[in-house]
Amino acid sequence: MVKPAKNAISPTRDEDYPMWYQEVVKASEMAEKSPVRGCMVIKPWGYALWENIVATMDGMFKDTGVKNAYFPLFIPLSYLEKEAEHVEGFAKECAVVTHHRLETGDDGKLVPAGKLTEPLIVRPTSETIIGESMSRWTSSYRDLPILLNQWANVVRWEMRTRIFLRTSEFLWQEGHTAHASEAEARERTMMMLDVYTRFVEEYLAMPVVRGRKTASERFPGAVDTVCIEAMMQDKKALQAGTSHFLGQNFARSSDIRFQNADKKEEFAWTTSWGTSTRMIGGMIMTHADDDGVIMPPRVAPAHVVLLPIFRKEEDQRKVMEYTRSLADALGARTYNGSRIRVEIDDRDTGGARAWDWIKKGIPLRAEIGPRDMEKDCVFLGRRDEAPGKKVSLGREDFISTIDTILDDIQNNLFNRALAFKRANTVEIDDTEAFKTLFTSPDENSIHGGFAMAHWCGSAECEAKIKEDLSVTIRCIPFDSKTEQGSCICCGNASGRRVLFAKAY
RNA sequence: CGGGGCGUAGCGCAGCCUGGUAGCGCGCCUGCUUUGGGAGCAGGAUGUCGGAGGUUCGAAUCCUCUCGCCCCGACCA
Repeated sequence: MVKPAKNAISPTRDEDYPMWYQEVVKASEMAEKSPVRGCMVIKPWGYALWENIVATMDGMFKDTGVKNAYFPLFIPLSYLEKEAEHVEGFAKECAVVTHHRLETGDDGKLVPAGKLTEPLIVRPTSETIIGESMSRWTSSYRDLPILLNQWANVVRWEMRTRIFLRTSEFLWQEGHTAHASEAEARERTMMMLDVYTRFVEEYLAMPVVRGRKTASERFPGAVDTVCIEAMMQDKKALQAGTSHFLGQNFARSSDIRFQNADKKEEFAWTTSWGTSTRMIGGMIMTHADDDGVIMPPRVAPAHVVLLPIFRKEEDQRKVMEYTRSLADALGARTYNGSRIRVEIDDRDTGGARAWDWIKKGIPLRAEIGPRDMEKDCVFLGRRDEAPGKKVSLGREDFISTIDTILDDIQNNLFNRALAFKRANTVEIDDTEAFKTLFTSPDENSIHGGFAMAHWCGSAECEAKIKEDLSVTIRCIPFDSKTEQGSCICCGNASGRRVLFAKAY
């Protein structure tokens, strides 16, 4: 009757974490690999999640005065060349369009023809092409600030891809702003990091560390990069969003100038900031368990699935009627500002049906059978609890408290993740202990964590640690207290701890 | 781009060493019986054995070349 396998996902996290992740994604039906190298197909269940993410973040951006626009997918090669560090950062991973036509060759195969005079690159990010527009739109300080965002796809030809975490093409938003003063641009950089923090913590239920990147980890061409870093269940760090203060670097290269109130000409101060479908990978690796994905209720494609159960033919109609009426009642309720999203699954597949929804990570499963109907109850299971744990709940109670239950799940997920992050964040002063933490006892075992350790500030020490242990400085946390210590690498004086971790 | 592994049905795999009609499990389709946590029985469909060339009477199997994928590294706002 019952399969011996305890968990829906094999291998488990402990057995093989990378493989577990791939299986979780597959079993959830969120996305799959496409025939195109390094690219993914986002399936309806995954795309609905993305749409919820987009809708929420988009509203948050607009609340800060940002407006949406759209710029071309193709960028003239010469644009990328304008900013020296920027070219260097992206040149190695660009898809390049060199032709605009196909012809049939002698062997009957299609061959590119019609060579472009100037190659086009597929945007890896849009600073340069948006900068071109901004330079034309800006002549007076009265034209500033310009506060833009675009939802788009970008392409970065990565050597090694992982679904959602790093794909050659991915969906994201990129915000680009131009300001008349440095202070205002810096303020915007932090403001957008605050938006990211709020979204990721309050919606994706992922606790983050906020901080500043070191020079070597900065966005190519940026003066300052700030970020949020989350801890995955294998204790590695995942950058969940970045916000860049670009100084006047891109304004110079794109010629974004304006005349100030004193009739003097100045270069504008710009920012850019982005989050991507990578957040979905982070969400999965933060909450999913050995039974599959767990969707935080606030972003879940559906909040609850109703599973009608009927033994006899004559029960079917009654149960289905009861189920539909319950669905209507639930759908009229709201949670966190949107209607309760209800699915009814009346497939006749026995227990497999419930497991499908567990693997998809739906927050609530409500079974409705003749026995429940008699008591006017549902048999309710929560995704943040064990699959077998279910409670009988009166229909009216269920309808009136579903928002509270969903909130409870949302909070529970965040608190669990926070506890995990705290349990695996350590202050380390001893070099040997630092090495031990980041050295795997055997090939595949989960190890490491967030190490708060002193760093002298030299790029040499940073590079040496990366070389020796594959550990990088994820950020210099804003909340790390100033204290005297000695560099974990060279022993020289340091005034502050930084966050070291292995990273995705 | 380096190291390792793998390409056989939708998915997961066996068969290869030792050449001889293409297999298994899951899924899928049909029917019946079932149904409160991954249902049972019976029947059925699905393959350029990644591709090209070679050896051979005969190649999934041996040889050569090639393409692709995965994992680990390197790289990676």
